[in-house]
Amino acid sequence: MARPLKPLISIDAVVTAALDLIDESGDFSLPKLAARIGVSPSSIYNHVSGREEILELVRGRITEGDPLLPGVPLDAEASWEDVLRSEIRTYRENFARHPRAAPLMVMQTVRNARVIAFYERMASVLEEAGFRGADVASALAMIDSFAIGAALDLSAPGNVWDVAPGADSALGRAVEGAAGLGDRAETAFEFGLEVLIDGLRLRQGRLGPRNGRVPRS
Amino acid sequence: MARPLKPLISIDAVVTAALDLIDESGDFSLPKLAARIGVSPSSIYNHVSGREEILELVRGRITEGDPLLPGVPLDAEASWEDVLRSEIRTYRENFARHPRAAPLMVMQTVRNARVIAFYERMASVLEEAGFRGADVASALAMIDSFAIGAALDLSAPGNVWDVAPGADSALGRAVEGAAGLGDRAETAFEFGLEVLIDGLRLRQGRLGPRNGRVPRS
DNA sequence: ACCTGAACACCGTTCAAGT
DNA sequence: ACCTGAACACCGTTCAAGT
Repeated sequence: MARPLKPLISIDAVVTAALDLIDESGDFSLPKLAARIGVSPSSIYNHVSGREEILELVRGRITEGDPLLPGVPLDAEASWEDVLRSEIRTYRENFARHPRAAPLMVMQTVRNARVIAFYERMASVLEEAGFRGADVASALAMIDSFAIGAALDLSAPGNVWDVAPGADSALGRAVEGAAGLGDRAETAFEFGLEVLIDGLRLRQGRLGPRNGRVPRS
Repeated sequence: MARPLKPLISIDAVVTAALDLIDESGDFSLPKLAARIGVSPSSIYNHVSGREEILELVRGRITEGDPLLPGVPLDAEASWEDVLRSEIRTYRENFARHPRAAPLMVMQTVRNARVIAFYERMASVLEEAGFRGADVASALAMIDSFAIGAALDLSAPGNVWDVAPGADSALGRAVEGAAGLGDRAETAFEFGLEVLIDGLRLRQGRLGPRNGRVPRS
C-alpha cells in the first residue's frame, strides 16, 4: 500500500484501540492493536515509540476522567480533609471506569503530566495541613499505595482470598460479612479512606497549633 | 538423553532458579530458567504446571521469611496494635529481601497457604480489637493495599515522580525532603504504618466499650 | 511522511519419541 | 517417570523497500 494520502493511524486512534482491548480482555498486544485499526503492526511505530509509550498514553486517557463527575466543589472553604477525599475518590473513579487497566499501570513509572498534577495538588494540600518535607513524601507514598490498591481491587476477582465463606475462621467470617454487601470494593475503599484521613488528622494534631483551614491560592 | 536415573530437576531447584533470576534481572522466563538448571524448557512441565505455578511457589519461598528476624514477641500481653504492626512489618521485610519480586506477584491471585495464614492472623486480631464482618474485610483490604504498595515501593526507582527536586512546588519540596533520608521507603513505611494503626484505633473507639486487650488462644 | 512485509530474537505450552 | 527436540501460536521491535 505504501504511504496513503491521509494517515491511516492517529495517536488518538491507537490509544482508543488499546483501551478498548484492555477493557474487553484485560490485555493488549501490538498485533491485535494493529488488526483493530486495520493496519500492520510495524506501522504503529511511525506514531509511537513502542508498547510502553502506549501504556503511558492510556494512563493519560484514563485520568482525563469524566468531567461530569465534579466531586466535592473545591472552594477556599474546603478543609484539607475534603480536598484529599475528593482527589482520591476522583482518582479511583477514573480507574473504576477501566478496572482491567490498573494491573498494567502498576509496573510502569508515572510520566503523565495530569497524574503528576494530581500528586502536586495532594502535596500542596498536605502542606496546608501543616505537614513538611519527608512527612509530605511519606503521606503521598501512603496515599499512592492506597489508591493503587483500590484500583487493583476493582480488577480483582470476587473472592480475593481462596477461603470457604463461613469457615470457622476470622478470615471466613470476614469474607462472609463482605459477601452480603452491594459493592464490596467500594465499601472497603470508603472505610480505608476514612481510616487514612483520621490517621493523618491525628498525626497533624501533633505537629503544633498550625492546623485548621488555610485559604487556597 | 531421555530419562535419567536420578531426576535432573526438583521443584525446589526450579523455585530457587526462578527467584535467583528475578533477583538479578527483575524477570524470568522458562527458557532462561531451564538454561540455569541445565535442562530443556519443556522438561520443566514434568514438575510444574506452568509459569503461574512457579510464581506462586516463589511467593511461598519469599514468605518463608527469615526465622532469625523474630519481630516483636507475640505473647498474650501484646496489644492488637502490636500484633498488627509486627505482622505487617514481617510481611514487608520478606519482600525487602526480594524487591524485584513484588511487581510479579501483584497480578496473581494468592493461593499460598502461608500467605492465607498471614491474613487469617490479621483477621483474628482485628476481631479481638472489636471489628466485625465487613469491617474486618475492609480493614484487611486496606492493609493489603498498604503492604503491597510498600513492597512495590521497594522495587521502584529512587525518584517515584519525575520532578526536579527543589522546584517551586509542594511536590518538589517533598521530593527534596525525602532525598535527605537514609532510607526513603523505610521512613515512608513506618509513617504509613502508624497512620494506619492510628486510624484503625480511632475507628475502634467508636465501636463500643469492647476495646482493650483480649487474651489470645 | 507513512505504510508494508520480511526478519529477528524472543515468549509459554504441547506432544510424540525415547529410555 | 522424566527428559529431549520439534512444533505451534504467539510476542515486541527493526528495517529496507515502496510511494
